[in-house]
Amino acid sequence: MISKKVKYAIIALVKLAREYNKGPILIRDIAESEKIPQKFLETILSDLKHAGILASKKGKGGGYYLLKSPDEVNLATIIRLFDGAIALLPCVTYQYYERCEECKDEETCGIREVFKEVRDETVELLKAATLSEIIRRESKLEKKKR
Amino acid sequence: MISKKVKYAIIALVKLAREYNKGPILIRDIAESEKIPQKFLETILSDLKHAGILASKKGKGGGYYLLKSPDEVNLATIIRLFDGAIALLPCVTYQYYERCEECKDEETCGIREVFKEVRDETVELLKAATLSEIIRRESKLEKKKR
DNA sequence: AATATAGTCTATAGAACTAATAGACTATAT
DNA sequence: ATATAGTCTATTAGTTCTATAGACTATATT
Repeated sequence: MISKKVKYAIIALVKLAREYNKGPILIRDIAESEKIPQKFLETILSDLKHAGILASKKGKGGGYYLLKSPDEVNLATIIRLFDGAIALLPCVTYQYYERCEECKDEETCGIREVFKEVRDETVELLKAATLSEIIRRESKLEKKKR
Repeated sequence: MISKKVKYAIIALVKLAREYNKGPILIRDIAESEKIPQKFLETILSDLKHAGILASKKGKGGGYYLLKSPDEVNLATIIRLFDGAIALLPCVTYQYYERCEECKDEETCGIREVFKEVRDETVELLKAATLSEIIRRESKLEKKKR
């Protein structure tokens, strides 16, 4: 399971992507419209800013806005930023690699091979899931519903 | 990430699968050969017994052994047993479904659709990963290494 | 310059979960 | 009878997750 932090981050980012190039949006507005605890959202948006994904403006007319374009931001990046590795085993991660203590031979470990495949598939799907792509899917689903 | 419980469970099950139909194996032997804390392993094996995957025999010559055949036991089952849902979002699980409070319309949620695809791919791969399959892969990797 | 607006930073805290251990108890083979 | 081996209940230390409080800093506007 992804953490609430990631879930809130994605929801906020999709919201900001919908308002891309329309100027800064208040934390309060995002919190209210997306039903996210405001104080919690503050730390999340701050993290996204430090990661170079968002930017902010203080004072009247301020708020947060997307620094990167919506098709540059994907879910693999967001999950890694808050929750760390995407893989299900530490010995199968790119960026957070850790050897299993109880492992006899990593090279010939059948368990590892399975989890490597899972990671590859998952990362591929999550990388393809950019903010633009999510919005595109939403419109499609809405059309379908009518 | 899967929990240590799942990791230990898989390792123990693969060990028992290698010794399938060779009679019961001591908790102590599994703990030692696989470097798993014995007391912790006890609770894990007990859970696997209650789930109908293992059986045990008490007294001298006792121990644990596979009740199901190694090609009937797959990693999706084991992960669900100990860690719960495989999906990354509660609104995308089969058995542990929970609606997102902040969700406006589940039917048209683009985020949900992405995570549904991830779940489908993951479950498919994990279901194919039976104990037999893992052992088969190990032999292949060993041959390749030589 | 004053003031309201709005993001920033540091600290903290309760709840839940994880990993592991202790120890008394029960069942079985010989 | 006795040694062997699994069973059950409780507990604990540590960590992570989710969220909140409150003081502080920067900016736009008048």
